[in-house]
Amino acid sequence: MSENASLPVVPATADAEPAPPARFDTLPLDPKLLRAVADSGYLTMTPIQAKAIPIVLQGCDVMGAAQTGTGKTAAFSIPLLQRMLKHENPSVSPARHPVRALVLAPTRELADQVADNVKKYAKHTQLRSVVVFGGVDMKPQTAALKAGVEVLIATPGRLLDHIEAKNCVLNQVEYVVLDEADRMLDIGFLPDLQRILSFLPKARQTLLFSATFSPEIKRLAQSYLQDPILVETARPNQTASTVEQRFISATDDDKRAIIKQILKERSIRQAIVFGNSKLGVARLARAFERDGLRTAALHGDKSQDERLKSLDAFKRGEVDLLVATDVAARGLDISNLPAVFNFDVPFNAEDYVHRIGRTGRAGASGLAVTLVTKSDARLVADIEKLIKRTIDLDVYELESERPRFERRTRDDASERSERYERADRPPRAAGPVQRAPAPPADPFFNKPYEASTRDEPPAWEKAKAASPVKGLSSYIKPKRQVAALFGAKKPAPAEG
DNA sequence: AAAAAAC
Repeated sequence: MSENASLPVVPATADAEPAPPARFDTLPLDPKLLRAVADSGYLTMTPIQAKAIPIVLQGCDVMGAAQTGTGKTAAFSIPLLQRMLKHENPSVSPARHPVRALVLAPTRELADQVADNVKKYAKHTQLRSVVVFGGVDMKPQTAALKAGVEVLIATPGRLLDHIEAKNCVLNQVEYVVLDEADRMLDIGFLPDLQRILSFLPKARQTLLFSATFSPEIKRLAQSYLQDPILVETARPNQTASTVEQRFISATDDDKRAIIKQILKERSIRQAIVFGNSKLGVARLARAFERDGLRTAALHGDKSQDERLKSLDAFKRGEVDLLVATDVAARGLDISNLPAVFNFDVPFNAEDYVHRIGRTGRAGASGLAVTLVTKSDARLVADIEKLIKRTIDLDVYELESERPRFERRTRDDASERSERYERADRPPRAAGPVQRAPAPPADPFFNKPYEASTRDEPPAWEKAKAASPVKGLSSYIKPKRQVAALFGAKKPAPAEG
């Protein structure tokens, strides 16, 4: 609690405390906004919305922390639009309107999604919004900016391009939002962010939202805020309680087979599989495809066109698996996603919270399975510390030792990497990419979805009953027991 | 150990 001592805090609601959900129409909002909210099908507010919206309406700077999938986008966009409507100056011609609100997001897909939401809530108003991000033609963005826009949603790099090209002027911005604020404030983004903020007026309302805020970032963030109010629901860095989290002991060779077996066992129709590297993700996607699953890959080495196509195909249910890097870890709202797999344990514990937050959204249930190898002990310990929960490491029994694929030979592996080069990085020169014909689809994964009819306990429950597995953390903290569990050669580094 | 974000 000491890290919040200097901030006025709206107290977190205890999980057990039953508060009647407040309706949007009890808020002092313009009928045009209320109509748009009603059009979206929303009646009552989520806890973060109920707490943050009145405070944003008052004009305060806000640091908002709430679990994944609880409607943070609406929590800032609805009150900002309201404030903009209230202070409209109708005497100025629309083309001369300055940008009044700026929303920054860490990935292009997220910026796009936030822009869709802003458009949805602003649709009955005169307020115009536009999204700008890299990897696509600048010209349409430039034209939209020049035509005049009140709300600008952007990723940092492309926004700086537009600023330098004098396509937009930000010296009259009244409202700034950093979505996934802790990411925007980390080392990789901070220089661009500071540059952008240097173009904005000092007197403005600034809003930071994320599901994760480390104490360090909280402190850093305060230097960008004026008299901020901290709005938290439940505990920060918390995973949604509707997500069943499983950690399974695995070897690199077994990981794919384990994922496929769990998908079948639980009749899971769709899942995101996260990997840590772009190359690893590209290869893994092709491997799943060869196994007969309809698979799309999403990572930063793909063209923006391919990225959007992969995500769309997944959202439309045309593919079973989305294999992705952390480009897909944050913010993306994929409705009713039943499961997330961590093929690799993420390097940052925060990213674990965000990755598994793609499932179990808006109160739905979800499954998050993390495959843990002996070299991941340290990372798992970091996750346990962050989410303040101990995690049991389950042993999972595969139906057969190497069910679907042979141990690969050196030739096989090099042939495969060649294919990766051809398929995932099309040559710059013109000419269609030759792809191997898709293997016949696995009939299991292509049948229409039906709710789980499982009455057998899953294999990990059986394995657990057979040989009780202890909490992983109890093995990690004392050094010599790490060696006992994993046969590690070097002791884990001492706790800080 | 990586990823993301501009050309």
